[in-house]
Amino acid sequence: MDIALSPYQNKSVVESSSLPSTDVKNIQERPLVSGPHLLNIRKHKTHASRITCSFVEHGLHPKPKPKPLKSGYEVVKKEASLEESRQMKGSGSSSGLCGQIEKLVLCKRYRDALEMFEILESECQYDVHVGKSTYDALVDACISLKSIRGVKRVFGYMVNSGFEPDLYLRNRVLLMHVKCGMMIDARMLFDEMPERNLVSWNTIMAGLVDSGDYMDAFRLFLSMWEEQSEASSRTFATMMRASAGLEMIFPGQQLHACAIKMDVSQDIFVSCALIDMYSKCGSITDAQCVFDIMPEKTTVGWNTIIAGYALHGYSEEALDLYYEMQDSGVKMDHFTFSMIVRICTRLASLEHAKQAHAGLVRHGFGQDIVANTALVDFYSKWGRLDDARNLFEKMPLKNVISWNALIAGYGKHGRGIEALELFKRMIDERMTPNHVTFLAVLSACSYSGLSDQGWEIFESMGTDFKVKPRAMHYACMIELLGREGLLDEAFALIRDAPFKPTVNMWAALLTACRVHKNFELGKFAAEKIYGMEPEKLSNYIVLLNIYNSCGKREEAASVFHTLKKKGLRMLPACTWIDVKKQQHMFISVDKSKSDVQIIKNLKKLMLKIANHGYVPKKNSLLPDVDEQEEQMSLYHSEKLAVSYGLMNTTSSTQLQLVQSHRICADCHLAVKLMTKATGRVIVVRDASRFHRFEDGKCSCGDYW
DNA sequence: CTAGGGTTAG
Repeated sequence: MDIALSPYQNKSVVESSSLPSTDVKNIQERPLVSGPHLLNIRKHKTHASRITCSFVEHGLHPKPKPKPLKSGYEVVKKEASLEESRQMKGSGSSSGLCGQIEKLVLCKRYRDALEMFEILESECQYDVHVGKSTYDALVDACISLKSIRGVKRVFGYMVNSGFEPDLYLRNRVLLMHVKCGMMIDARMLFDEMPERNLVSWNTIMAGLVDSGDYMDAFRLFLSMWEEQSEASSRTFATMMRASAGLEMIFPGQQLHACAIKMDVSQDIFVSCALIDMYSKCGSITDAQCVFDIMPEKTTVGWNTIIAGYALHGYSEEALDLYYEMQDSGVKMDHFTFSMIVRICTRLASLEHAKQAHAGLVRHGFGQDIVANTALVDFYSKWGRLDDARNLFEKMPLKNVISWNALIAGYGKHGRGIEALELFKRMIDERMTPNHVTFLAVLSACSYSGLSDQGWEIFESMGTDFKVKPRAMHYACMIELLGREGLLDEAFALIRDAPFKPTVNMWAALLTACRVHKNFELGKFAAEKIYGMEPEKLSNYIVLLNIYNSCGKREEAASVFHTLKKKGLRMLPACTWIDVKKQQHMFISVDKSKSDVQIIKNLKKLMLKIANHGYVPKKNSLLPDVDEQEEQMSLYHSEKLAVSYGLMNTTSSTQLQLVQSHRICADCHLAVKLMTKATGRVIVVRDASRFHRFEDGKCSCGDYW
């Protein structure tokens, strides 16, 4: 394949919005507010520097793979002589059995079909002649059931009875292995095929992509290209997924160019794969281009572009597209609703989420496990644990992810006992926990101060559950120790970890140092983090503040200098809140432009909480934000947002805030007391965790 | 002649 020009000019990714200069703005046109600094949006890697030339130079040489690895498959084929098996045409009932199997498959009774096949297999030692149409049906049965056992038996029978499948059936058998995830066997089958066509290639490549072996898929694609220079729209759809999986835009662009040359780029599947590839490779503008020129915008097309925007953190745009999709009259499916719920989770938008929930039920996807899990996640993240629980209990099917979402919800909101109870119930119901489950359980223990239980589980996870503790689990345990002020022990855990400590682990230690005011160790941790993530703005700020706090002027100056040199600029802290289905954004700068009403209301609130014992809190000695903000903390975006929210909602409404930065100590105290004074519930998602404020208390236990 | 492809949740 030649190096081709990019089919589109490689425009820069949608620019992040410049923030409006007024403090308060009712956002009619939704700005690009949810940038990557907000929630833990997956950050796409820039491979641009590494990808400069053609496939071959990237080690993607077409390499024929030799070696059958496993016995049983290279085998016997020839041993059972053909004539022998042919003449045993099996006593009349055989054709009856085969016919029945085919009929069962037609009625989608795959289990029964396989059972009947096993009867046939066990009763007559490969005597019965099983024909092509029966094998064809059995392939369907195995694929639908993903039955590895079935695949082995069906294929075994074929080999042992000496049946010689034609190309069509070989492709089907190959597919059967691929779909059941038996890639080693599939690869062997493919390598040993006496003859192959495009279908064979496409099948094996799709299998490799499914199992994440993107490089192998590319190698195969290249050997195919060399061998017969052939490809179809299906090939491109598959290989586009490989590029997406590798997050490498360059091969994707070349494939796109090829697809255009071969006039298949407008194919509906290729278009969708292209949209997905471009967005996963970091170019949402290219994805949008492909979407715009799609001849027919299908449900999947819409879903894919919406997912693309959401992936980049452009949640508002994604939501807008969803409403456009609604207007366009295209059918929405369970993919659509699942994504929208997830987007609402990031936007903290209860109203939109409720609508999506309703739409889900109305459109008949009320049973869908993915969408329901997304809803459980939504409700539990935003502190509506009863809603989450009810929905969860009504789900006809639950998987690990559903359990994890609910457990994490209880944990995040400081209800560790219930989280542990759920975990126990999960085990009782024979659901196998995975590493995410333990993350949820351990952080629940940490948040609720259940340190004994936490340790017990941490130690049992490797032995009893065969889940090896990862860095994040260590980070949880460091936080657990940190809460108790056991800084040396926390540090020891980092030092003795069986792998290289990660940023998260150091960050947990740093938090502990900040809360317990241990500068020396804090400085050490901050320097480590700074060294590991030199591009991240917040790390400079933290380090700067630490140096200032312990009087290390020179070091502080040097950090400041680097900061300037790199041209990193501080963004103003902002908070978003949903009021009456509208998103509002507040920024902590420029008090002169603040809305008078909001400030007046805020001052009233501050007086009110003074009666509840509010004393302005100096931000801790190692704050995240610049010192100069200290006297301005009345105008912090979170206070403005709360004030606005309280003014404009009824007294039973729960407020939900999202903010770009970690909540400051003064705001934390103020909001706590405001919930006491007003009887409201306020949930804040800050840069590091959730805070559920109710009746003068916060679920974080004043540790964050 | 038949077969192979695209998008969701923690």
